[in-house]
Amino acid sequence: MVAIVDCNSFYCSCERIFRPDLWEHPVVVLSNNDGCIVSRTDEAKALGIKMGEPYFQAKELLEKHNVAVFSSNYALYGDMSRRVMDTIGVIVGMENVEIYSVDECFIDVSKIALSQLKDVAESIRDTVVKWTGIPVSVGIAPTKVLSKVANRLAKKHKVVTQGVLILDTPRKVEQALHKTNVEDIWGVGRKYAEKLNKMNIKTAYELSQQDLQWAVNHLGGVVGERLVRELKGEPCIDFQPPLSVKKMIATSRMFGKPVSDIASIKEAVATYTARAAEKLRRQQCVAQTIHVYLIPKVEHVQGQKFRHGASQGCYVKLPVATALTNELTKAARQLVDSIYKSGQLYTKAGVTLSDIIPDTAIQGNLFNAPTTNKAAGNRLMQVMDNINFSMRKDMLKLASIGTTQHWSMKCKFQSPRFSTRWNELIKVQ
DNA sequence: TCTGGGGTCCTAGGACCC
DNA sequence: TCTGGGGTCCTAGGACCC
Repeated sequence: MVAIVDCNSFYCSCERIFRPDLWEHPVVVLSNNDGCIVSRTDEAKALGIKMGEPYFQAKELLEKHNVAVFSSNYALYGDMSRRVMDTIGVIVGMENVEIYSVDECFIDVSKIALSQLKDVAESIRDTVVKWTGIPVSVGIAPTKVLSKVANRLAKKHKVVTQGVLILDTPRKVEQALHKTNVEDIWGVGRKYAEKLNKMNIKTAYELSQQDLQWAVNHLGGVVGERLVRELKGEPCIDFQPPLSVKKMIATSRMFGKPVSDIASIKEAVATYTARAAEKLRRQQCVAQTIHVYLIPKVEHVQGQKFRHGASQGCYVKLPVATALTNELTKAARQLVDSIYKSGQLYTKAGVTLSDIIPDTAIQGNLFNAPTTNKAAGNRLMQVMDNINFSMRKDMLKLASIGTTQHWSMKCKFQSPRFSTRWNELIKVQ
């Protein structure tokens, strides 16, 4: 059996911890740049505020109902996430926990007796909220996909389930599948949901009754086959080993407002490259390919679904893999030169590092000894990372990042980093 | 005026080999 | 009229996730 623990309205719950005045109050959290609504409390959902809705469109409704609005505060959410996961680790043993995302983890509960599962699930739910202030829901079932089905129903029918649902018999699994639409299944996105509905397959139960060859043909090959098998109760999605290193590292942002001058774009790209290089060094890796892209501004046609402009990008394979910010930045700035079109307005830029390998495995080549100045470069990076980590972000940086950053994001409603900065601690009178 | 960001996995198709 | 077969490697792009 597999359990999944999912934090309820995670970002909103984090914002509420230090704000007792908001405990019964509707709250929403906005995406970067104060663009869209990405987290809502139940009270906010009840007001008809939709997930992913642009802030400027929802603004009137939010103000009318006096909803508390926050910009995203990743320092706070990251720290709270760590506390939640640590708490779960204490209860079930960290070796059984797979952290799936900032607000979710799977737990291998196959060694726990069926009769004990309810107690364990309730203990997780109660301990996490007591130790961290974050409410969670728990779903348990024979496979990962079915545990997500259980979790969703646990959340949806909180009054009945008290946030815990266990599907431990075929009968319970079947009932749960009947109550789940295909678009609510983990692994079925918008495209497949439309396709399935057209084929008159509406519920998870109906999908679970299809045969495997049908799934291969209609749901993207082996991915679809795995999905149907999981719905039938056969585990196909393995637990991931912890601390797996990323195969690609990306940093991208919308600009606060559209930008057309190349100097600002280069500053932004240098900033994102520095951030990506930091992530790369943190997992003790180097990258050989760097990809830079710009998104041009497009006029939004009234009445049509919003779309970004088509990404304009370019990449280069470096002669020698590196994690040094200065080397990566140099390449990134050259890429900007080759993509940039004078006079064009851009709304977003991004940097992606790939061909990632451990930093012990750097291959030199005939013309570039990998050791050239490497030791000195690494020491410099270590000093920068340490100071930036302990003081505050970007205390030390390369000059190419710029000091004014006219292009940087909007985030008007950011809360203090209560749990990670001494000078932002909550004050009690 | 204003529409997020960071990932993974898989497939199809082209280039190339013998 | 007829135009090998089988394999590998790589890339671009689609689909999904939170």
